[in-house]
Amino acid sequence: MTSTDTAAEGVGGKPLRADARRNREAVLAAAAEAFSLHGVEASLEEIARQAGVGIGTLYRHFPTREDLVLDVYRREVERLCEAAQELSAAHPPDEALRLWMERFVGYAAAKRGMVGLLRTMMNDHRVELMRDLKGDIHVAVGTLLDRAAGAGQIRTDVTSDDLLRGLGGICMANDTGPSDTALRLVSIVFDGMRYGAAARH
Amino acid sequence: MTSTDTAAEGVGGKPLRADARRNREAVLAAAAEAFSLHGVEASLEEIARQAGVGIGTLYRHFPTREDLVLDVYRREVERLCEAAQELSAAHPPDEALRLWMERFVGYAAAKRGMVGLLRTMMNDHRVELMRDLKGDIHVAVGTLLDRAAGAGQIRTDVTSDDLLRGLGGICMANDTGPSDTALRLVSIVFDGMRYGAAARH
DNA sequence: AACTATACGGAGGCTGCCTCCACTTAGCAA
DNA sequence: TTGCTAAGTGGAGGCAGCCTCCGTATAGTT
Repeated sequence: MTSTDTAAEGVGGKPLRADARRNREAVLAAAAEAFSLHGVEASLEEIARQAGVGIGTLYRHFPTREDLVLDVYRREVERLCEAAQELSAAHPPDEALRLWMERFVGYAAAKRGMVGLLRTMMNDHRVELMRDLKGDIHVAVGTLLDRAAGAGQIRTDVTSDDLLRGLGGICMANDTGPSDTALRLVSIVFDGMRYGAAARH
Repeated sequence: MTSTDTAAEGVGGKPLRADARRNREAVLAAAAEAFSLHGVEASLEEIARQAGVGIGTLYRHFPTREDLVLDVYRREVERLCEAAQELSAAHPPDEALRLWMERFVGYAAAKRGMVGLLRTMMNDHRVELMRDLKGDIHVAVGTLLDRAAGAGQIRTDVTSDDLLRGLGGICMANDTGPSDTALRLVSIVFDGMRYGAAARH
């Protein structure tokens, strides 16, 4: 009941009417562009205007701004999860982890607003609405961490939550700044995890 | 000329009229409370109301929201800078650095909005307006880093900008979340810096 | 007491958020 | 095809916040 308006696409619930699906797609496209241009605070009325629908329609499909942001970036997050698997298959554990961290940061740097999403994912009070997405990325990160920890390459007390918060923080701090700093911060965090594996104090 | 309206207190420019100073103080007090309660996005009109002044007066003293935020937190940042000196005098370099990092994070956690300030300080386009503040904290952090690097306790290629971005990121990621994660992240970053000192790859 | 630079404050114009409901239409059944 | 109706639309309207402008008030001076 909580997710009737949000989750109905072609998947679980009742299939959307043709025009509804068209409008939803148009809004998502307009939102993706607006968020890239102006960040997640872009005007919803402007998005509706760009999409050629009424503001009411936008709200029908996405009751809150967060719902909209979430759907816009869902695909992008899924792609990050896939990347984790691919890297894990193609590289030794520690390298896979590091590469993924760098990709995450680089990716988020290109997409203003990703950051806000992450924050939402970490802290939010409305967790039910996005447990899938949250779960997916935690599984992906957890796998990377487990493999590296299992190989004795990083310390064992780092959770996927830690890492995501850390990466999220790096991205936030550099959202509009120079991106080489982000890479150096990644390197520091990564070394910090390695340090714990070799010698604890 | 750029800072006439902002910086005029009792310091450089022409002294404020008595009523003006009173009002400015009232606005600052109301803003400090509002920012703590509702974050930096608190309503300016509400702040003016709480301060017992008109909205016009608020805008006369603080032409933009950022000006207000900046003045509210200036003292707090200055206190952090002082802490850096005290810690540096009372502890060995690496310990001083770590303690300061932890204090920074804990402090920011208590003050929602500090984070927004930091972001501003790092990225802003209006740098002139706050060069002093920015300079102060960079000097403080730089000193901590230099001493620890000079003692061979951390890697030498970390700049004060890196560290501030890193800490800012940690704070942002944890602005509303559990605070023990922030401490663990600090520990990771700190170890990352130490790792660089011991063995570079 | 008179004067004036300085400061006050809030009305008003604007934009964005969100709700509500009278109208339209896709999809179906006869 | 034709109707029917559940599903969907869209924008007016109420509200709140942002910021500007300018007529009014007063601190400090002469």
